[in-house]
Amino acid sequence: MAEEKYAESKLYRIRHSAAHVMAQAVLDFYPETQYTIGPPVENGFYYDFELPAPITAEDLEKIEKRMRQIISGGHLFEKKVISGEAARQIFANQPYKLELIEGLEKGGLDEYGNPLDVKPEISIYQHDTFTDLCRGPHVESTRQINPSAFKLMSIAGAYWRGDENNKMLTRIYGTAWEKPDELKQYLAMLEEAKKRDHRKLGKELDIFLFDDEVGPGLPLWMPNGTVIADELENLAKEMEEKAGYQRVRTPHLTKEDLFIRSGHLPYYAESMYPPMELEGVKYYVKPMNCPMHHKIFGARPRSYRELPIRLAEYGTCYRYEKSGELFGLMRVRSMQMNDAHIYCAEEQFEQEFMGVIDLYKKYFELFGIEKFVMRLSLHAKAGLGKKYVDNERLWIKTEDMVRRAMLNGGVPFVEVQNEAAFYGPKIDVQIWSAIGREFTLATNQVDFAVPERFDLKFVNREGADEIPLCIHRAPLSTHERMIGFLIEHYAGAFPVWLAPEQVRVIPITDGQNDYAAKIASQLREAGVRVSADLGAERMNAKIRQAQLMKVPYMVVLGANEAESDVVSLRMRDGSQLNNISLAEFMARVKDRIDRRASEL
RNA sequence: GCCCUCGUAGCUCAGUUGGCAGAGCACGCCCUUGGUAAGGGCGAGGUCAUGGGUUCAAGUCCCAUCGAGGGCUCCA
Repeated sequence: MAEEKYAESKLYRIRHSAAHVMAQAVLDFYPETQYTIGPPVENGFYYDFELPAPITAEDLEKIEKRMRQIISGGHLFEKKVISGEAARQIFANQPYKLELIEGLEKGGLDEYGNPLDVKPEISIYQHDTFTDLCRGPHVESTRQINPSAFKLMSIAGAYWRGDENNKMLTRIYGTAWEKPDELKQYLAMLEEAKKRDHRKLGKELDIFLFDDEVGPGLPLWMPNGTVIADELENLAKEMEEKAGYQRVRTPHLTKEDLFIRSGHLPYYAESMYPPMELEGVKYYVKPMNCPMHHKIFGARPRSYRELPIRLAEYGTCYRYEKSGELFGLMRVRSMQMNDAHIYCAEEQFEQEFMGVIDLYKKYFELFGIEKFVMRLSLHAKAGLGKKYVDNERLWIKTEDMVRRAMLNGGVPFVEVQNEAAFYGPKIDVQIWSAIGREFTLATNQVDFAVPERFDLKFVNREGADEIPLCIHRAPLSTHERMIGFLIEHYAGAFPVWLAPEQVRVIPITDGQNDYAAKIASQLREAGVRVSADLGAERMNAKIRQAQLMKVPYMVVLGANEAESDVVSLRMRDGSQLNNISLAEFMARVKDRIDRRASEL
């Protein structure tokens, strides 16, 4: 919807036109270049080229400069609708364009190779010396691109048509705006985003660590990060207990047989660490917990009376993500999942599925997460038997069930093809990292492959065997991705209940060290995470340190406080509350913790 | 995995055309006893990611490996 609007906007035309101007500039410098596609995207545009030689960041400046020259020429963008034959002649030495023309002519494929509903006309856009196969739209003249409101941002590799079996092209990203101020604002926003990047804050706040000798994608949790993970785990246990879950524990390793039965080895093998072999038996570290939970469900005959059965575990899983896919805490190779599997009868499905959605909503409200999209991830016919379990009837049936449940529950969602799990459709909750990369945070999945593979069943009211449905869910994602996200969401300033250090006691002179130690130990007794800064620094420096570590409460103690047995409070936001009793302060802290409140 | 870029002290970064490895912060010791975001002095800290190569001489140039970053592909 919003996309349609963008495609009709002036900004879209400016960016699209800037892409053409950039392509012209690149061709001016490197005439042998083969050019492919160059669409507008969020915040800008890109163009993919096959260049005769790699280019560098300095080349971008050169290209930018040339672009400004072209812009100042005031060249008009002229559209012509032409025949396929004419197009082939114009682009005779541009193989990628020829492939695009063929797609347009034959199947009616768009520039990404996806089928189009209607066979499109073939059009070209021309300005100055540059002609591109293009459906538009563009601005009328190059002069409508503000030469001070665009910037070439980066060089990247990109596969032709997004297929890793194809050739790697060189992509140049640019950003373009109507006015120079908007560009300035956008660049400033990027700088701000970098400051809240969880990789930077994670280091500064001593939350986690990657060590070369441990390995890529294998985070070490520092004491501060462990506090956060533990608090999330407490939250999950509390909420899941209320929602009727039972906790289980399962090993990290399993024999090959289990993953053959589960279908992971046929469908998921490339994301699994290779097996270790002992006494002729292969063992795998688990990429998911489900097969073991299925075993627990299947451990004895089940009656409809005990359904739904909800088995929960913060399970540790290992997935071999390709090296280039790793991304701080957001994409790692070892992870602890807020996992659970719900086994239910078909008529219980909607209630159970929506129960999970309710859980999400509660969590998101608690964290104040507002920018997210629920995505119904569907299978793709072409992937059946390869990426997806080969049973189209059940795919369509379960996709309908999920769609209906969401519609009945009045929960907004979007539908996307070819994003399902191999065993069924799912609702993914999509979020964005500080630098704008999209991730699936939480997920709620249907599994219809379970019954076939694990022979799971329960005895129904009529005394007959019936196959349960299984819901896989992880509302709190994995510790890694959740904490990575929360670091950015809070910009490191965690609410009191999550803050690794909740209170720092700061004596004004070392004459108050004893009093400070006493106050700290009383707070600690009361279950508050507190430290006392008894070092030789001046109070100002100590406050600065505490501020930088984003400690929610600083208790500042001078001679006055010690004498009248009170405390003075400085909060992370800079506000103060002086000369209150320790009891009053403690009540405040305990209240924030107990309510998991966001305010200080 | 692929394309491009980058690896200098715990952290952030300087380091000229190849010519004796530097700063600030953090750390240790000393002085300072200061009322809400950095008081001062001294000191310690480096196989310049790792391994090869070119050169009289390599942090600097070349190759490989490992790791990180921006993308692509893939995903919680």
